[in-house]
Amino acid sequence: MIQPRPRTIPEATVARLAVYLRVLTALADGGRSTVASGELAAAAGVNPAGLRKDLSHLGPCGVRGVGYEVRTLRDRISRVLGVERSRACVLVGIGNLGSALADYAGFGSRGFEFVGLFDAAPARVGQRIGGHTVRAMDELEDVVAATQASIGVITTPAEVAQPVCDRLAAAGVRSILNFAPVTLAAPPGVDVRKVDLSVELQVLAFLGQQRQVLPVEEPA
Amino acid sequence: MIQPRPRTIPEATVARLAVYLRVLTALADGGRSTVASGELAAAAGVNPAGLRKDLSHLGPCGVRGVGYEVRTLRDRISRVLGVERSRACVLVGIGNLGSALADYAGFGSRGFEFVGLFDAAPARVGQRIGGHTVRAMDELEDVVAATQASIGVITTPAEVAQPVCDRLAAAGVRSILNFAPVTLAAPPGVDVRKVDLSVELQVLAFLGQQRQVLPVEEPA
DNA sequence: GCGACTTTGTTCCTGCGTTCACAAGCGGCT
DNA sequence: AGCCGCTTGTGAACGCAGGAACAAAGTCGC
Repeated sequence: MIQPRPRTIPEATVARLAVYLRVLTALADGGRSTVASGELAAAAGVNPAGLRKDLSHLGPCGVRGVGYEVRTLRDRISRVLGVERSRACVLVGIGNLGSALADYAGFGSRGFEFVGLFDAAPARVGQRIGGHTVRAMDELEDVVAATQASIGVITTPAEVAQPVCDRLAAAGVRSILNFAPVTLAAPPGVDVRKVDLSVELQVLAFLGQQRQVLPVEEPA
Repeated sequence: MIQPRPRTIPEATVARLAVYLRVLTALADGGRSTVASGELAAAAGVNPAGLRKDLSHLGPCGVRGVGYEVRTLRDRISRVLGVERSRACVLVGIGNLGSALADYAGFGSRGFEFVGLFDAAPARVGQRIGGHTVRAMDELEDVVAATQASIGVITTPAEVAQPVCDRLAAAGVRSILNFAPVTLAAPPGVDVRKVDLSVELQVLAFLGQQRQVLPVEEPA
């Protein structure tokens, strides 16, 4: 009875909860009131039993024989994921990818707000992208301190990603999303999550090539 | 002796092999001749034992007491991942993200070549991005057939991602990388891999929030 | 030539994630 | 009111990935 709901939610489950949240939001906007695990799982592309187990980490939130109430479940997941309050993010490296992220509407609607865009190239400083003005790197520490930004996104070239990471961590950023194709080292207490687009493509290519060798994987 | 090297390589291992390949390429460019598993693992951010296990899927390729020959290992991984021959890719949806990907130099150096950029907006058709010209959606099937493109990348809005996926699959594309925030359904024989930037940010935010509740996780 | 050191490749084991299957509970119908 | 069908939530088993420890093997120094 000390911890009826253990605080630890598996990372894989958290990732899927974010997907469920998007589907539920779409259902709610469509006027849907309840949904069963089977339908929700199909829309999210997962196994129904796994979905129920994921949701069980939030405590009982469904009605047997009926399903889940769409808006209630949506709000519950929002609260657990912490989407309720907006989170301040800074973005370093306003190249093509950085500009795309700064201008991506999907972040704002999920509680992420960019409070600072930074680039080392003087030519880029002053440009307006996605409603914000690109600032010089000098201002990085001040903006992080003033806005209490807890999340940093790195879209710089690989060569400067590590020093940028160091500066972000030193300035007080606790979570970093890295798009540069290097493995970053961060001090303890700072989470680094990496997204490597080339790796995704290479895995995809390998699976396709492998499937070409083993024509079909479903006998009988 | 039927299969001294079982054809199946775990997907997680494939993803790491791509990372090793990048590190090895950098080492080779730096003139390095051999490298030990410990150093390579540190550069890739993984456990040395795990790295050796990953490499064991390729058969013995190191020298005990010395380490791995950089160029030999690089070439071996390249061959396994199929980076040797260039792969034709088409990209649908030339918005901010699509433009960034089309212009990203990291793909070309890893054996991926965009042979067609497509967008539904007439205003975008004809623009030149990353050395290619944006084409109208009408030409999609013809280009896929002519270039034998096996990989498709979707960076369209969520609403049109599914029909685009259907058209790509029907045209003969076997592997699809989806950046739209929806779960795509594809016919059997077509692999779909999803990259959801919002989900990455939400997982990062949740981990940060969770760490705030449980201050430290390392006693003693 | 021989011993000792270094590093690989493998094996065992632990823990996690996923899936299947079933009991419990709730609404609707008669 | 009682029964039936539907759906949730959970317990158990399976498979897989990750980590540590150990034996084999090759090189360097003497």
